[in-house]
Amino acid sequence: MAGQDTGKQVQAEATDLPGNTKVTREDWLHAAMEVLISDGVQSVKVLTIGGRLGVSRSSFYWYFQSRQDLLDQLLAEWERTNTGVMISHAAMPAPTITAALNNFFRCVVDPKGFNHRLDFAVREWARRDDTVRAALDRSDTARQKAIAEMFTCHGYTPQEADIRARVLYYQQIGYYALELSETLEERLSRVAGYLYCFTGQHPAASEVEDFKRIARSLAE
Amino acid sequence: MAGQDTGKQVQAEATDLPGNTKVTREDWLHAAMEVLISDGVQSVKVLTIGGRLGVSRSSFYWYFQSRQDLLDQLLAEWERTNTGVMISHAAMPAPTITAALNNFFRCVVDPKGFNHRLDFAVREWARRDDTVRAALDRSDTARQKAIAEMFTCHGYTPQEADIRARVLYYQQIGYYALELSETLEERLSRVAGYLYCFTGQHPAASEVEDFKRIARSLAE
DNA sequence: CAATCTCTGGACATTTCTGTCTATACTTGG
DNA sequence: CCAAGTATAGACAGAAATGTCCAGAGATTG
Repeated sequence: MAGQDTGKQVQAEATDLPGNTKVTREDWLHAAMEVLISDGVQSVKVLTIGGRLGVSRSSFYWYFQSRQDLLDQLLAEWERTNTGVMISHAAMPAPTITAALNNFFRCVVDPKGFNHRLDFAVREWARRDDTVRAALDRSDTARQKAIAEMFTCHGYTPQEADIRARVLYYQQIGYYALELSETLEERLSRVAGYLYCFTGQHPAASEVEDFKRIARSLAE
Repeated sequence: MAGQDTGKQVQAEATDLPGNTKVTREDWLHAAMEVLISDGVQSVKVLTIGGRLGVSRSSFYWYFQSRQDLLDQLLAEWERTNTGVMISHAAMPAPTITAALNNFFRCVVDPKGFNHRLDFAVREWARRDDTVRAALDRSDTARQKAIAEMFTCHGYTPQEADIRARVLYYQQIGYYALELSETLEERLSRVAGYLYCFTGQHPAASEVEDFKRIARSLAE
């Protein structure tokens, strides 16, 4: 799993592109994103990605000004997607705080929702780049604020909402920082307990079951 | 802060070493650890560290077999220190669960205790190295188990202790993953709220004050 | 069909690493 | 004081990256 470059050439042969074109700008971006997620920024290298696409580096310099240009695009893509998904899920209307939390959890469990591997690749990147650091701080603040509002909407005082938002958001980030090799069922077995700790209230059994059902369907 | 190599030569001129020696094996290890913490494994380079110590790479190959040899030492050092500190603090005897949590928090607040920057450098490293991944999994399991025992010792059921240990440990890791630029006082202002969320019980005012006092003294 | 526009390949120059080898300076022990 | 051992410098070879330049292949268009 760790950095195995089998030199696999994954060019999209099927989609016949116009002219002499072998790969598109989007192919480069997509391949670079995959490397960023699995191996980190320091491994996002023009030579390596070109090899993976089965195309020479000249193609890259046609579509992008420099490696830094590519990295800027990747950061923008992260900012556009990951933070947006989490905030919209936290803001979904719900009858109870437990139902609201279920909405929130759905985006972190859904493989097509919040991409935690990308999030950590960006966090690592931010430790060595001040521009990335600033963007990440903005996102973290916005996400945490959205979660706090979720609690205040269900009757928590601003002070308690702030604390509970911190406990919940930090806990989710921490969970993914550990990269546990847990099955979905193991994780789901703890849902009722988590909901109790996060809200301070015992959740209704029906709400817990609803969430388990949705989580299983999202995982396919 | 990010990767500024001013070529600062920090050799220990004062301690006159025996013979022709300019730097020791420990100097290399210490400088390498600093680079690992601030810039990650991929930046632990013989040439760079040699420059920082003001000595040629030949010195390195006198003390170490290879770069990998050095990395093995760094991992062993992390395993020996970081996990040990956290487990011993979780196991400290305490009259109440709040007091026990205060003991635990002390090791993560103390700059000489748990080194969270090192911990994240190792987490990042683990994503690209299976040996490191295995060592990290062992440590995470051991730490979490120690925290769960802290809860069971104060009357929580094994099930609830397991959940609360997960919420607490993941939350701490998540807190440091964010690398917030928070002052100690901001952080301490939330201690009472955190203790309530983590234990499900309102802490005594005296215990909260005790902890604040100790935390301030640890920060010097 | 010829000109043009797009995209790609391959050659160069440069930088930054790793690891090896040899010479040599500097202590210490006999 | 001379020999032996220790630690270091510097030269060399080779790998891996970035970025530049130029020639040319292939469609498209007038």
